[in-house]
Amino acid sequence: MAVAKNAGAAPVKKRVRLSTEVRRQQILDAALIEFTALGFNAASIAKIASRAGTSKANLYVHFENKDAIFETLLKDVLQPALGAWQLPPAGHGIEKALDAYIDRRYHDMTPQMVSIMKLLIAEGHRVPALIQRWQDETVLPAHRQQQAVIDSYVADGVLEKSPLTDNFSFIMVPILYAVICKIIFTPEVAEAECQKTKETHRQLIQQLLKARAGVLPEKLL
Amino acid sequence: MAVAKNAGAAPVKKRVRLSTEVRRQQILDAALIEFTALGFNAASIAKIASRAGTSKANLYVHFENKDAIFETLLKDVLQPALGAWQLPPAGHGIEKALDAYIDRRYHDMTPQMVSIMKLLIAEGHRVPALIQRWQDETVLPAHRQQQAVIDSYVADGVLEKSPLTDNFSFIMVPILYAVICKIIFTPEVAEAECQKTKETHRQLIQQLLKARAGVLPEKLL
Amino acid sequence: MAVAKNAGAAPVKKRVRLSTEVRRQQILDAALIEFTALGFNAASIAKIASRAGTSKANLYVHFENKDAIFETLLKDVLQPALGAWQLPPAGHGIEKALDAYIDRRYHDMTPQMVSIMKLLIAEGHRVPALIQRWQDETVLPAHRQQQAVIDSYVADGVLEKSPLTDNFSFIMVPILYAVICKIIFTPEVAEAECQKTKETHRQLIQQLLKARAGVLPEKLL
Amino acid sequence: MAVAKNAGAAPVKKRVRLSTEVRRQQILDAALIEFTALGFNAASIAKIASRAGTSKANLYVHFENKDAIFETLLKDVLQPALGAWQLPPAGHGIEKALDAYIDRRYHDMTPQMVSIMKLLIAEGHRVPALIQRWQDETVLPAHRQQQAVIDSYVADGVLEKSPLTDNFSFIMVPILYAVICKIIFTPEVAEAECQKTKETHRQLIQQLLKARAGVLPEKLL
DNA sequence: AATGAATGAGTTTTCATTCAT
DNA sequence: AATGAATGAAAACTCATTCAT
Repeated sequence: MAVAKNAGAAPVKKRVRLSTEVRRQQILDAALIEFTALGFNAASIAKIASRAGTSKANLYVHFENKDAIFETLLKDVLQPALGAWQLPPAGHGIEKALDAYIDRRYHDMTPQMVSIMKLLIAEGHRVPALIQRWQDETVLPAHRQQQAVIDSYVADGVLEKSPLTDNFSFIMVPILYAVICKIIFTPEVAEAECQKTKETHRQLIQQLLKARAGVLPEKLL
Repeated sequence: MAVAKNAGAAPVKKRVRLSTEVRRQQILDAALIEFTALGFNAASIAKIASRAGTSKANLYVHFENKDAIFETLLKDVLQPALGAWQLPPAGHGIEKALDAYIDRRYHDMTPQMVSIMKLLIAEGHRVPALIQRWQDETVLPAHRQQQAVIDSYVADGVLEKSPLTDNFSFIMVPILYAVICKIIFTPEVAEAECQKTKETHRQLIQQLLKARAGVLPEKLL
Repeated sequence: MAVAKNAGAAPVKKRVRLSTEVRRQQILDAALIEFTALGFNAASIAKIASRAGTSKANLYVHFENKDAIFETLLKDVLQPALGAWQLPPAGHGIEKALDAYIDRRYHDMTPQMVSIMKLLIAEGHRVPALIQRWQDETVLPAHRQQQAVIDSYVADGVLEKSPLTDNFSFIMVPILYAVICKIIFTPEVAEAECQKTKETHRQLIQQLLKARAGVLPEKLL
Repeated sequence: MAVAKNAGAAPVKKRVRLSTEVRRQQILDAALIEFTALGFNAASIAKIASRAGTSKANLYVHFENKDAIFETLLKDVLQPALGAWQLPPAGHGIEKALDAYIDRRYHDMTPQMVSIMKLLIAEGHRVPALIQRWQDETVLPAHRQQQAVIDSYVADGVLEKSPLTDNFSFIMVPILYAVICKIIFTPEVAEAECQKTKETHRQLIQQLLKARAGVLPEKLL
């Protein structure tokens, strides 16, 4: 009657003890997947824990509660998100430089990035303080910094002044449209819409951003 | 603490009996508010019922289940949403016409419309069939129809061919950006961003859409 | 009305932590009582939980759902039920052996056994697979095994061939009648009916089962 | 916009007004089907109403509540059930008479009768008064009356005294077994068990009931 | 740090029953 | 008599969180 305790070879869950940082990161990785796939409410602590290879109770050793996991996660992810809005250096022919820039931006639009955007839109309201800080300390400064560069080019006569140079962050707008398409439309339509948008985006930028000297300095894009 | 048992005047909950259509609409109205404010999961049947001034059980008299309410709601709201993407007739001076068009579009961006967009993005995945139908029977046809009009103008030499006339639905893109700003940013920043976007949008359209005769026919916008 | 907030002595519900096996068994015990008393539908999870001295939610830690509890319960109870249909060894005088056998059978007809029979009849349809396995792997084999023994006795000339030796499981039939009486009739009538049935049963068996040698081998009953 | 009220040909539910008795019987017929198929709890008022071709609310015009329907139903059905226990007249050759009797009894074991037995066992406890009356005024009197007839035959020397003539209702016992088999076993096994039981039953009765004169009076079976 | 067991507070859903017409 | 609309009460079930070890 007595059941042999794990007789023979059985998959006994070993109690693994990891350093705080490692475990935290595992939890956050798991949480990112679950949250982006299902949203905050539908993502369950149980699923996150099992994906992280630990127990529900252990999540509470490392985080105050579900909201804290979400917040930490979004905080982490919103930091490098800045990069997505920054202009990296580019080549020398202006047309090529712009094309390369556009390519890079649309290439960065990975499924993961799309998921995070969705999460931000759908659940951002849960972490208003975080959003505000992100907005005030990341998004707006990045806009300003970029705008300052553009302004200096215009002042230096490198670029012609135009509505677009006056509000340079506007240049990102079509990319957001593409992201939203990926979120709401079927994959085929989304893909088609993205291609069309990218092409129009490219052509319009080429038309709107005219460098006086015909060449943009490396720093621009 | 002791509640008088209906002493004197009787505030007894009278049972209100309404026609199916009226009650259904009340429920849908309540549901729209709750769903847009909280999302599908966080919105509760109890809250929707009380907002609709009826009982939980009565919701189930009028709808199969929570999903059915959501679906009905989105279906209803996605029908006239077509209008938001259609170009209504406009005046005669091209600059004025375009300005009026832009004004109208940004004016239509009511809080309710913003909420619905959020719902669509955040919860659209719940009703894939609905989304597909909306996409195939509303969004894409509207795009096509609009594009056909523009194409005819270009063919007739009324408008100059340009990247924007080649992909005319691109003209809506900044509006989506403004909507997303309203969803994720703080009201002040969102408002500022909208103003900037609108102005840039206006100027760029003015610049990009050049009518040969300097006048757009009434039918265009 | 005002409840003293745990004044003086503290009857705070201590959280009792038991091993899975113990708790599972407690739940099954409670469930058996509730199910047999009320039937599947009328038995409530809340009642079972409180009878088991735990919370509703904890039932769901140990069982998938209500059906799983029911199925586990019936599975457990249908295993030893085999015994009820098997013939245990007996003494040497044939009359005495048969009397002892009858006594034992009617003595085994405990209220609990009656409840389980009722459950089986009333709710067996919920677990068709289980019933089928019980029938195929327990009831029919037991019949066959018993029949084989009887057949060998007949072949060996120990017992005279008769309709009863041809279909020996028929011998249990009056016991089932007694059980059903206990389920549907009032206790007094049921008891009287059982007595009458038992006596008739005894006499008829004595009359029908005649051993050639006047003695049944120990193994028969 | 105004929806034409049942434009063209539509299946408008006509409000049918029937005499109380007719409607009552329709409800009872529907209820019998639902109750026997599902049991008391699982049978729903809504289903009964729709099967009866009327509305839920109308059931409450004709019956106090669900229990009343059940009780009325069982009362009706328990009346003629008496017949099942009565011995109808038979032919003259004793073997043939007994065979005919057995045939009739097993033939009467219709699916409907089986369902009602199940209902009686599973839900009889809901109507103890009814069961008691049925037991005291139908079952027991029928037993007694039958027994009296048998006793007179024994006294008259028509039948030999035996355990079976002493407790003649015992003769029905195997039939109950067959019914229970039909309830709990799979159809094939149930059928096989019934056949075996019937045959053994027949042979044993033939063996046990010996008429002195070799002929049973018409009144016996 | 880790976890299996436990639970309170909630959720959606069902259903017998009642009300207003 | 009949019924569509309405509802209170309860059901099963879920889940973030906590306790005991």
